[in-house]
Amino acid sequence: MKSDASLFQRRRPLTPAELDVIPWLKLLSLDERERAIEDLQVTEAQPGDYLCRTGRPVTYWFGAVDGLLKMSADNADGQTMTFTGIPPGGWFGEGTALKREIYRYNIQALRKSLVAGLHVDTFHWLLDHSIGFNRFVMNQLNERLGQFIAAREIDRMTNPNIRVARSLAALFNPVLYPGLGVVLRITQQELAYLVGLSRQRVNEALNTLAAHNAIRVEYGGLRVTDLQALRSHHF
DNA sequence: TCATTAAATTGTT
DNA sequence: AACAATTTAATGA
Repeated sequence: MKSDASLFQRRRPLTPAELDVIPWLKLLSLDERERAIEDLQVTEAQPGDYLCRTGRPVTYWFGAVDGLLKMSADNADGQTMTFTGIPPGGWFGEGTALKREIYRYNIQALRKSLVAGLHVDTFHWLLDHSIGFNRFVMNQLNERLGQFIAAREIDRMTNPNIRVARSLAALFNPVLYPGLGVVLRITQQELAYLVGLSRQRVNEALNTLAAHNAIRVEYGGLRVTDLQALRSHHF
């Protein structure tokens, strides 16, 4: 298993197309953006790779550029509890980066992913200089809080249909992940890992959701047609 | 560009 | 968990 240190050994600057996926860059002034881009690095994560683990000190603020990541924590029983998935445009670790603490959760790549990293020092520099950046981080923290509360409920749900529905709603959260459109490219296998169900059951649940016109199932992904229904509807 | 083949993903038992 | 059907991606003429 790779450490986050070795993961960032083969890193490189970002291409313009990759920079376009980073939502908070648009909120910065020219000189702030220049400094951020200069520090930004990307690296490729293979399925199963850990970007960070509980107990590790924070060196980078991470964001998904391409692929799909999973945020989870191990509870006392040794059981893994998944909080949320992180699609392209999603950033995480700001809570720990703020306090320069150690990670309280694991971030793992579900499929081959491109991960961008901003050094904590630059992260703090942006906090000290950019109002727009502060607004982004504040919004992010607020959304994350709501997500963690929701995750507790989702994990206790017995009905797989609702479980899948709520998890999808979390993935599509437009505030946390502004870079994402209405189409989510995620295989049913990946979704199964994310939600903690078998692929068969996820497949069944997705078809139920599709029957209620909340989503449309497509090859290699799905399209959300009614996000509100996913959040509230009882299937 | 099109046809053929391989790989990935879905649907079903 | 295994299988068949379907869709996409890759290859080469």
